[in-house]
Formats: sequence, structure tokens, C-alpha cells
Amino acid sequence: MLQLGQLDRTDDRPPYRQIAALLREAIDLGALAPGEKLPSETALTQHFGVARMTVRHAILELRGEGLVAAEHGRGVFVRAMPPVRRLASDRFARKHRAGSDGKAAFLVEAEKAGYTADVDQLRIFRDKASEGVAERLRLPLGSELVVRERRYLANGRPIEIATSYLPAVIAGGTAIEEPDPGPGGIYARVEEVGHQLTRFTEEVGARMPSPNERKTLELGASVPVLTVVRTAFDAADVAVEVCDTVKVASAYKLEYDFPAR
Amino acid sequence: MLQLGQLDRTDDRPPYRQIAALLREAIDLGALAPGEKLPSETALTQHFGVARMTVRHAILELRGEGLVAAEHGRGVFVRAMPPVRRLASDRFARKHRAGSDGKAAFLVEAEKAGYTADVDQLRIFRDKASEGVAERLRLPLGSELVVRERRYLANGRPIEIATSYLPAVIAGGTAIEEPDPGPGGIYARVEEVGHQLTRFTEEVGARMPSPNERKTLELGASVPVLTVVRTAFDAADVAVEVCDTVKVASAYKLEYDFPAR
DNA sequence: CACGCCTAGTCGTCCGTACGAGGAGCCGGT
DNA sequence: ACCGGCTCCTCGTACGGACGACTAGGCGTG
Repeated sequence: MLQLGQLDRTDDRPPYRQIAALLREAIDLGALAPGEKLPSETALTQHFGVARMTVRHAILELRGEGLVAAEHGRGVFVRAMPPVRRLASDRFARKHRAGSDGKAAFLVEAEKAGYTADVDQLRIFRDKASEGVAERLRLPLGSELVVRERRYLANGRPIEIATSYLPAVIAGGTAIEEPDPGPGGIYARVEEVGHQLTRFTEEVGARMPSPNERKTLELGASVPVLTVVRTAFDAADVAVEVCDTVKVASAYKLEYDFPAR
Repeated sequence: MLQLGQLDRTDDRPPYRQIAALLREAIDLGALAPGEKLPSETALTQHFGVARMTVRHAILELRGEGLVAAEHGRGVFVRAMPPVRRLASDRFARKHRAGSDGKAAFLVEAEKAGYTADVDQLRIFRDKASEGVAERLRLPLGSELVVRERRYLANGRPIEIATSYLPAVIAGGTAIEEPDPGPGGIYARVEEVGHQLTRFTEEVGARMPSPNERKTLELGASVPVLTVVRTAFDAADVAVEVCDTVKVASAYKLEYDFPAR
């Protein structure tokens, strides 16, 4: 049974922060393991001799930090931290596509780093180009696009949402419109139809997630996301794909290497 | 005077979310301009006919999104968004150092983009290399370093903290140890002592700021920061500088360009 | 044995109240 | 004119009570 300390009335921190600190400590020290259930709000209320709202306030703070997640009707549970993925800027090098037996790059990388990887919530559909996408693909507003949405998971926890936009004139009718795009992924298919990829640009930002993203990525209240918008160019410097990704910030480190010129 | 809608009791969203949505809308539409004060909690309580805790809950949500900031004893204010700086990966190209009349790159860029820029809280001192820095500079732990800390401001608002670490054997005794490193900045000085810069690596991440960073960057409760750790290499592939920066996420977009190989 | 119902436990939301602490402005004393 | 205190308004924190919604597990019925 978990042993927690008591409030210190001489401490100048308000009780709810002290309670949050005690729980945080228990989590950091492993007294509360990932996946484990915290004492119920009622139990904490009695233990500390405070009102339920005070306990809730403390738990709200931990939820905000992404340390715990509440499940309605079940309890509050310690969240497992996803492993950190380091994304080097050569991750789309052709060599990585070659030897991977047709497995998606994400799965290969997971295997090496020792975590299980999954892709789900795959949606493929046609849509008209919005302003941002049209501009990056250098297409007229409203051009026909093939859109691939998917969610990536590591150790069963969602860590990234990705949406790819490709001009329908390039991707239409290819395996890119199939749930399984085949060996080497969609970039291999793009190259097969005559667009050899030569360079990428990425725009990186960070912000708080929208309520929708928060839900899809199963995020706490104040866990930020990294946004990466990648544009792929072929040998003729034609933009062939825009990939908009929203990543759980705590699960990623991006690495770039560039010359001083 | 601000006109807000009323609650819709048939709406299945809870009242506090509806109130948050109404306020968010007012901010998005500009009915509540940046810097402007929201109606007080008491006023909102009366307007919507709910308890104060319900209004507070709504405002807490907006604070979580970084849209507003509460100031104890004054009120709740719409946060002003600092101008967005786009940092391209060629921003350290030598050409940018050449024509700038000795002005720091940051100031030149600000002039072009139409905002005022300042640098303050400059601190220069010697220190021993910590683990992370020593590893990146490929030096023994505890090696002597020249450290330059500074804070960048745009339109008077702090947007970035930067700390540069250079081996004392390279930077010691040069203008790098002076408050004003001279035309072209510290990279020009590094090249003058025989280390021509050839490439950089950057590691990008995002997280919530520490209380200290929150204070220095004058951030609200839940505004994330971008962390960029840049390492500069010379022609002999010797690491000559590590620059650790913490940037207000909403003020930055990082741009990278890399080949597919 | 399978299924649905019921109940206890849990979190989500909301009410009303109370006091403390920080900020700003009025206002009188000096 | 200056300064200090007072008061009012603001947000921060806390109390206790109430009901709703969701989950899980026991229990009875078919």
C-alpha cells in the first residue's frame, strides 16, 4: 500500500501544490509505477484532511504536466512515458528504404530502438487543396489531392499524427491510394512514377495541442506538441508531397545537419 | 463594451466549455484585442448566471491554451502574440555576416521584418564543461569554457534565451570575451583565430518552460518553449561552439532544407 | 451458462460561500 | 506637493454539498 506524507501547514506553498508535489515525488521514485492507479479522490481527501476540490486541484496540476491521466469511472492512472525518438535529417535517405524488406521506416526504427510500433487510424481520401498546402505544392487553390492520414504509436501510446498531401495527378491511381502503399512506403511509389526525390524542406514549430489533437494523442492538459511540415521536391524541383505532422513533444528530438556555406 | 452570447442549455457541452468557447471566439474575432482585459470573474458570473468556479474553470481552459494570462489583483488579459521569426537553416551563411556593417544578425533581421530588437541580460564568464556540453564539444568533462549568456527581445518582449559555450583555448583572450564581440559576431571572431566554420548541427525539441525560464521569458502558465542546441564545426570537424537556446514557441518557425541523398 | 440489471465506486461538473493576497486609486495628513 | 493609509476590485485558494455519468463486478433471471 502506498505511503504518502502529510501536509506541512508551515510550508508556504498552498496545500494543493504540496499534495501535487507529494504525488509527483511518489511517481518519480517509482512508488507509483506507470499504469498504476492513484488513490481515489475520496481516499486522498481523507488522508490529507482536505476538501475534495483541493485534491482535484492537485491532480489537475499533475494531469497538466502529463504525469497522470484520469479515466472517468475508473480512476487516475500514472502515465507511461513514450520512448524518445531521435529523427535525423537523413532519415529519408534512399538507403533506409532499400534494406527494409518493405517495412515502413517507422517500424524498422522502432525495432532497432527496442519499442513496439503501430500505425492506426489510417484514412485515405481525396480533397481540394487548402491555402497552406496549395502554396507549398505550388498548385492552384482547390486542386485535387490524395490525402493520407494516420496515427503512429510507440509501445501502444500515440506519439504522432501525420497527414500527407500529394497532387492527384501524381498519386492518383497508384498504391499511394491503397491502405498499404507497399515496400519503401509512399516515397518509393512517388519515385516509381518518375519523380526522383532530391530534397526536403521542413518547417518546425511548437504549440499547445487543439482539443482534438489532445484527444487523438491522449495528451494531458499542458503537454506541448511539435509541428513539422515537410515538403518533398523531385529532381525538377517540383513539390510532390506535403506532410503535416503533429508530434508529442516529449517523445521527440529532431536532428538537423547543415553546411555553413 | 464587449457583447457576449449566452449559454445554450440544450448544448451538450458543459457550461464552462461553452463560456470558454464564447471567450475564445471573442478573442479570435478581435472583439477582445491583445492586451485587453477580459470582464472580471464577477462580471462573467453575473452575465452567464453561473457560479464563480464555473467561470474560473472556463478561464483556466483559456490560460491552458496560452490565449490569456491572469494577473493577480489586476485582471485577466488577452496575450499579445510576438511577431513570428522564421529561422532558415542558411541563417549563419557567411554572406549574412558580410554586409551587415557589424550589426548582429538578430538586429539586421529585425530591421527587415519590421520589429524592434534588443539584446539584454548579457553575462560573460568562465565555467567548467558540464556533461552535455563536454560531449558535444568532444572535450573532457570539466574543461575550461567561455560562456556567453544573453536574452533576445522583439518589440520589447523577450523571445529567446541563448547560452554559447566555447572552449577557452579557442575563445580565451579574444573579443568573444568582450560584451561587444565586434562586426560579424562571435562566429567572425572564431574564424579569425583559424577555425573556418563548415557545418552546424541542431537538435530541436519542445517542452514546458522551467519556472526560471517562465520568469525570464515573461511567459504565461502554459506556453511551451522550443529548445535548439546548435553545435558549430570547423574545417577539421572540430566542434568550436555549442549554443543552447530556449525560444518562446509562438514566436518562432524553424526552417530546414536537406537533400534526399 | 449467458445475459441483463443493479449497485457501489469513481471521476466530472456545478452550486454557494468564505477568506487571503495583490494592485490601483482616492483622499486626507503632513 | 508628497506620502501614507484606506478601501475596493481583482484573482487565488479552500470549504462542503449535490447530482450526473461512466465502469466494473456481483447477482438474479432466463
